[in-house]
Amino acid sequence: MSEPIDVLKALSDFGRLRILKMLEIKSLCVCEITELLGLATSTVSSHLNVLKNADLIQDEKEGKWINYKLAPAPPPFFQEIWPLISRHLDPNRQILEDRKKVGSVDRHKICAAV
Amino acid sequence: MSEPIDVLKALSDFGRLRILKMLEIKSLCVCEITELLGLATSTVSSHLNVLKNADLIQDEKEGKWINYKLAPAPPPFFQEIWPLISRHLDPNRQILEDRKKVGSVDRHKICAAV
DNA sequence: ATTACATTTCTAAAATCATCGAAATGACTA
DNA sequence: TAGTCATTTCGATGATTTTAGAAATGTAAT
Repeated sequence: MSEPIDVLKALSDFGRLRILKMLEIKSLCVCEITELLGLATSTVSSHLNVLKNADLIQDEKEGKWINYKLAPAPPPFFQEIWPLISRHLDPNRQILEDRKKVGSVDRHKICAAV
Repeated sequence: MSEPIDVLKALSDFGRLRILKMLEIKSLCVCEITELLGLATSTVSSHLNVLKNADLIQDEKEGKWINYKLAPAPPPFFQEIWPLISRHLDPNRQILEDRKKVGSVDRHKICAAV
């Protein structure tokens, strides 16, 4: 079970905060998150692994894709602090931009787009 | 002014969390914190600098010593999340041990003790 | 003023972390 | 069964961070 310090470490990277904020809006597959974040797929996979090990997110298979979503029952510590953190992230320019894009992202268009 | 991510980064090291929890009890000089943490003086000084740059603590000269204490007016983001974090740290073994020791620490005995 | 001592700064090492590309894995589909 | 494609794992690199010792700084007391 994750200690507060583990959760705080998971939250100490802005890319991971962006992921959590995206997942607040809707579940996303790895290639969608990759596209939105502008990082390599393997990097995103690594970040997702950190968040998953801290019990903050969950994965769920859907055909060819693996959808990630916020954990329905994250550690109590996270449950308490996340709403506050989330609210303070809202005005951030990057977060606002992410939010705008995440609504219209379509995995069929961006994945395997060569 | 410090962004949420800066505060979260400052809070992502357990030694720094220990320092903040100690300062909740009382102001301490660097050599006292050094003794309690069991790290090199220069390392502690570096951690204190991180906390100070995030506007979480303040220093105050007192004769030969420099006392550190929690900032009276830290960033609003920190003001909101710290009470929750603090409470979740309370049961931690190391934090409990620190608390026990911090009450009886005496700078005249531990500093320059050769 | 010289000494003593708390603290910071400097320098360097070791460790951790973010990142990427390539290879491996796993699942659907034709 | 082959092939396609999403994802993860592997291996490597550069950046950042934690750490410590030595030198520098600043202050107080003798």
